[in-house]
Amino acid sequence: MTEQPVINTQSDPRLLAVHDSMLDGLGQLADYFGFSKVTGQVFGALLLSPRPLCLDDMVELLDISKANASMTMRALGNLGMVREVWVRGASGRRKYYEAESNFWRIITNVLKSREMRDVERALHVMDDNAKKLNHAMDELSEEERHLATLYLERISHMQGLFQFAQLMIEAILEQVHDSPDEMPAIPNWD
Amino acid sequence: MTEQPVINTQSDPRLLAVHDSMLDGLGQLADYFGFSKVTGQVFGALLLSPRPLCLDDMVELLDISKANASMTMRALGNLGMVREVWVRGASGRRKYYEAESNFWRIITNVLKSREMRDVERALHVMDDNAKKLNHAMDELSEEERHLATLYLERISHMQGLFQFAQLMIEAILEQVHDSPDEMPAIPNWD
DNA sequence: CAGAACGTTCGGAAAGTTCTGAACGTATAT
DNA sequence: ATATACGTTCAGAACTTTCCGAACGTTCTG
Repeated sequence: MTEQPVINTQSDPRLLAVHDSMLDGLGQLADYFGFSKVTGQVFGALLLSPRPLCLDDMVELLDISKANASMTMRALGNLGMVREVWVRGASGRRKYYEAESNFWRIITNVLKSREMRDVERALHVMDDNAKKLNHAMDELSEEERHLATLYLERISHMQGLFQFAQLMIEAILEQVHDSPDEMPAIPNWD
Repeated sequence: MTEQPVINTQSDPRLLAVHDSMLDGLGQLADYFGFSKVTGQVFGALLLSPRPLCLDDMVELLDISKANASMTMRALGNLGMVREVWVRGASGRRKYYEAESNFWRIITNVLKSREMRDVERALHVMDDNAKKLNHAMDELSEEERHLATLYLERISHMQGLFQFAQLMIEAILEQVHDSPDEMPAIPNWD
């Protein structure tokens, strides 16, 4: 079967330049957010493609191995950043993907699955340690009791920070949740 | 000169456990945020220390090389997460550090110097590319014009996302700025 | 049923990051 | 002045992450 053109070395160099610039930017961004660079590039390729892409498309487009493409797609899938789509006429079991176009859903997924969990874990650790300190307090020497008190102070200080972070994340999630299809409103904190 | 005790193998094992657990948690957190693990550990050590620490203290406390300690301190200094303090009686040019205890200032620094800049750079790239596309539009073939139009659509869609991120960061900064010494209020987005 | 078409997994290669020990420079103390 | 104490820099060691090619298993096609 014949395939629609995506973009290739025959395309207008200006289009190509924009295409590559976007993929590069998304690559750096992904890197910055703790994903691999190709993760961002693949997402970009899907985003700028007029049709769904299969693994071999990405191999050709980004000059990566099929193994890499496969692993990356799974990662993106788990993040809810791409979806598998069915393409009519596409033979057999070839999988085609497109970028999840609802960015707000992506934000929700990522914030929920990553940032939220980490903040919660941190809070749990601090809570745990504070409990342990309070428990041990009576049995400590004078000097150690001073140290323990200092720890409690600093830990509780830090807990404030993380509770704040938690509130921020929750607020953003709520905000995004309320306007799932368009640009959320400007926040007003008062 | 004699030094105040910080914490060591002679200390109560429960104190030691809490100390190490906190450092471990901060290490992971730092890692997650794109800093090295020791960056977080060093900050933790300062945070839980009853007195300012010098490089050699950290070498002993964290079992790292002095070179590593030196580099890490500079990094933390640039982030505004530690400050150099003068210690009376401390010989000559030995440098002592303590953790910046105003976490809200730290947030401000990090958000401003990192997240903000990246979001702005991303927006700039997209803006740039959109301009290029509009410029080239007339001279493209029919088919390429379709592609360019698709690009413009998707890019503008993505710009919405980043503008949102920018607004969030600004809102958080403002929020923190208004309450520099305590827990900021719970946000209300309506 | 044989062969091609695909996606996935795995061991190890390549690239990138973090850490160290040694050399160095400069300030302090004797 | 000389020696010591201290922080910094640098080349490469150690470790981590990312990536690839090859082998494999499964589904389709003829």
